[in-house]
Amino acid sequence: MCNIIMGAYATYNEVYMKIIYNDGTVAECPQEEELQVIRHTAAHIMAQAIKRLYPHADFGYGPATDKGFYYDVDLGDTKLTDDDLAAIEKEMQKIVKENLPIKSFILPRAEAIALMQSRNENYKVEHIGDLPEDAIISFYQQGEYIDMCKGPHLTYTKALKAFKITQQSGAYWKNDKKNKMLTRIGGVAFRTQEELAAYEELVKEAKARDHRKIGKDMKLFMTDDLIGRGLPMFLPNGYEIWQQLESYIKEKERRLGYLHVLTPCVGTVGLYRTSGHWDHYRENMFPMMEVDDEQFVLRPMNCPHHMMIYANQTHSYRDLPIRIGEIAHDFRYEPSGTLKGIERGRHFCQNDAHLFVTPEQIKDEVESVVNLIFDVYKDFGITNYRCVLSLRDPEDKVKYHQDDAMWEKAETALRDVLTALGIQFTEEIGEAAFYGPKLDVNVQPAIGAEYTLSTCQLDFCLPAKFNLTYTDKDGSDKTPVVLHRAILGSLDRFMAYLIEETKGRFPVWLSPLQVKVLTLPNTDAAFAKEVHEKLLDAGVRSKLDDRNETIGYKIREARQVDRVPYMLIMGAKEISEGVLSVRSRDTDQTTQMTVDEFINAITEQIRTRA
RNA sequence: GCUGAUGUGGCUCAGUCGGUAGAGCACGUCCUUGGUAAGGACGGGGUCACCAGUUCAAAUCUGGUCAUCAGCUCCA
Repeated sequence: MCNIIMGAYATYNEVYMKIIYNDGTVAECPQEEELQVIRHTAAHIMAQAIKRLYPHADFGYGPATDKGFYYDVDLGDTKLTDDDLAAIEKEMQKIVKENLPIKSFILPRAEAIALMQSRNENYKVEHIGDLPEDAIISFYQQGEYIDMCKGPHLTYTKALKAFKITQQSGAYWKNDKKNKMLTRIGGVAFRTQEELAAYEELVKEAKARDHRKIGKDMKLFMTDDLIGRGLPMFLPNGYEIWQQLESYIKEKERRLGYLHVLTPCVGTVGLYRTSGHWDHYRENMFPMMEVDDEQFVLRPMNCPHHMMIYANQTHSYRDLPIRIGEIAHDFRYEPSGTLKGIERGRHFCQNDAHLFVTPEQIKDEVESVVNLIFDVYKDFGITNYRCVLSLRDPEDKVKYHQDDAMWEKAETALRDVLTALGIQFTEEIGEAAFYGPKLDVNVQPAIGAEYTLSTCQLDFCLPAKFNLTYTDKDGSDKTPVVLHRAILGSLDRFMAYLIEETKGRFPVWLSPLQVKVLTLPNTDAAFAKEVHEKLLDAGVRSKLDDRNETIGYKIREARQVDRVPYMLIMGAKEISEGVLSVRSRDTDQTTQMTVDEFINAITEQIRTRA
């Protein structure tokens, strides 16, 4: 194993540093598998501890994960408290201390089943049934504990040096909600205590970065039970950012020929029957409501509205592409357990657009969308993302619109453009929208699972359902192709992303407050007020803090709560010299400049969105 | 939606065996007249998420509801 462990175990027999494979051979652990082996062994040791404390425990799967490990276990009616988890962790430490040798052996299928049955491991027996006939069924044993497992593992329990149980939750057997829910007990494990401590520090930092926490601190948004679950409200500070983002993206889109519209947040059920959403996604929409003789739903997406705008008049091939954009309010009935601040709510605002194009224009338009995505990412300094080409699962006859030729054409078109542009992407089967394949650009939040920021979807399906046409050169009616795309995704989610990336220290152009003018106590505030008003006149979001408080106090608040990019310190010296002392949030340095110099500098920063 | 945990002033949290509710920050008034990350005193502020139940008595015990968090599942 690695050098760190070598050092830490210098007094132990070198055999601790080796791993044992399922055929019984003992060898050095390849560096890249080291953590995997440690964590998998941690799962076994935890299972052993659980079995000692809860002899009726029946184990499912217990793998290593990218941070640690877990084991799914059926404990019957037993519920675990935090104290119980602590007790399990304590028992694990005991097992580690016992320094049990870990040994592997192989059994023929019948004997393997018999062994697991004799130990009341019913899920393992079922697992054996799932294995191919010629599978080698191997076991690992430490002390009284035997687990069916393909390994490899550490050779002694004492080699597990740094671990911690972190959570319990429910998880379905084989991840299928038709199956019984087991208790998933999870933890983290590392090579050394130092690495574990470093990881815990990272977790702490991630929590401090969580947009829900910063959003509350900076008064960006709020929620209230009386408003409803999953319905955050943007406060003045948050709405300032929201408006800046809206102007920013609309400007970009206007230059690319987008036309912006405003459409209502409800539509008739008939609209969604036509689009097919009613059949496919009704259960994810707010329930239908009836007014007079009409049936409505809150809209979960905007494609049908934009389709109707296209259909409002006839179109020639000369008009295409037509690009219809909207910052559109949508409502989705998201499962309660998935709601997360402004990252995922039941109401959100999409930076949506639908591009109506001829088949010949697909390539150029997809290219333009992809370029826009990465142009925007450049502006925001977004570099840590993952591109996914989401394809249909041809076997899934229920979810996807049935038209093999259409899918073939759409998927090939999208793939070709991405390849031609040199975009790195992975392909995922079964991730497409029901009407077409898509490019998703995914990012990782401070806490929780990856989500999609931007998307570009190719649709040969909905235009036909809405009977959309354009007149081609030869005078015949043709069906346009539609590109659905969202660059900032939803403004809500994009803001969540920005909050976590910047830790609330937004670039100047986005900062809710750009300048705070701070007077020293007992100083004439006239000059400060004059500068503050000049800033307001120049379009700068400035606030005057002339309270009778110490300068240290005011600076602390401006830094920690407002996270304001620039502080102007106003004392007797500044008044008498007519000069500004500008303190920067980023450098904590104070520099002297004239009022005009400062206003020119900051307005230039804002204008260029530096 | 599922499993588990949690819910106490605006925020972060204490509250032991069931006996009239606490701190720090924030806020207000006053003192301090000050130069770059916590000067001081006093004060206001809570239906202990909500609804029932047990009890002489419930923040505390029981049941239910709602919400939040972690994970699972889902995400047009």
